[in-house]
Amino acid sequence: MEIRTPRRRVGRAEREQQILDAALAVFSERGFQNASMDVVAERVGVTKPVLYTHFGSKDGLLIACIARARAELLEVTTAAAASADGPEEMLRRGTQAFFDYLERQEPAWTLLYSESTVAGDALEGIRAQQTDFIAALLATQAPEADPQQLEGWAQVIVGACERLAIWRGSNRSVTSEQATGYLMDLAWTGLAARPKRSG
Amino acid sequence: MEIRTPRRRVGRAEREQQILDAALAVFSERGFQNASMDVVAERVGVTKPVLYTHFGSKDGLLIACIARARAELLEVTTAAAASADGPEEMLRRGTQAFFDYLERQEPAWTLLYSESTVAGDALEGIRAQQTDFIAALLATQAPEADPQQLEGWAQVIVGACERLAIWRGSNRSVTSEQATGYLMDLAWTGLAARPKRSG
DNA sequence: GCGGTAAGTTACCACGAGTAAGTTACCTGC
DNA sequence: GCAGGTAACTTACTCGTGGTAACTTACCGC
Repeated sequence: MEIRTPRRRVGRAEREQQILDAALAVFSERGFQNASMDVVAERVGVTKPVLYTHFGSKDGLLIACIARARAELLEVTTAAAASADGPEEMLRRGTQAFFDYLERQEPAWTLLYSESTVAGDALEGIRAQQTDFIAALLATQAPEADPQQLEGWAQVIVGACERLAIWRGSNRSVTSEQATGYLMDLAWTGLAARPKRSG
Repeated sequence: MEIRTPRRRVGRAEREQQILDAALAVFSERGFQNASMDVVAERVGVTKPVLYTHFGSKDGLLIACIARARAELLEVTTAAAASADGPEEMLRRGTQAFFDYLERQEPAWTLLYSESTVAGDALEGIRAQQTDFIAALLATQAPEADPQQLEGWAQVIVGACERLAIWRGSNRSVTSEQATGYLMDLAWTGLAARPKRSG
């Protein structure tokens, strides 16, 4: 007594959007590694090979999800920066737009940035170690700052160092002294202290 | 005519170090995902279940690899900072020690930081987008800076923003305005501009 | 030599990524 | 309104790899 709904066929573009929506949801909920293609397919209401004809591989599907958001992010931040007239205000508004965009687009971005791989989780422990240490160090320079502010600054420094380290990995001409210098230029000196030509 | 080397048995602690060494090498070479437990086992000269009796799971093995390096990193950076007397010099020497340590410990850390997951690779594209944009923005504030310096600063800002975004994900009381403020405090104002109580 | 135990092996299962080959809904021309 | 072509879709598989149960053997103390 099986009632089989007559298979509904759907155009290529429409199906792709359905799949991307489902993939984003499933990947966010369970993490990319723990999510199976069958589950994504089931949520769309099709079978697995459909996903492969559209996106080639599981990796391809994730990349497509990210690509869809990438253009948006750039647009949002550049638009915000363009609405200001000086560099300080451009940096501030661009940064603000970045955080606001991520907030609106949850949980898509929490998936991407928290990157729940094992290495990522383990690294998180190292980061905590480093931020604690740096926050304590900063407290001696800015005793009036409240704890959240100190931790925020420490996060800035740890994130900056990590990124500089990766950058150096693919850019061997940058010495460790230079990397340290770039960090100090911003964190310690600040860009405002730079003489501006057209000021 | 099979000459079978009589199986050599080895103490637990010694075997663990052998496995960690092999795992670190294999994971670095092929990436964690693409490395199979069988390959690690083969390099040690044992079979797979041995790895499981020692480390429980593939994830556990990676975590153990990272844990071994983590203590070292903290020790190295704290020692460097302790050798200085003022906050500026502490921050500088600690940062420098961090970069130097990563350099010495290649390729263990390139594995961890470059994290060759698909999402990581895709995110790299977004980061490039953002650093290009920010470097161009900074060029208006510091026209005398050379391109590498501009890119270094942009890397600092992108890394800082990314980390702040993740931090906010697990710390919902931090508003996007506050996060923006912390970034601006360091990148623009600089810590040096802060009045220091015990100056 | 003679057990006992820890170190190690063989042989397997489960599950998920990816695919080959077959099926069916929809469209187009007559 | 009916052939028949094609793109959408499914069934039914393979293969690789993480993980495990059950068995075997080297080494140590006596």
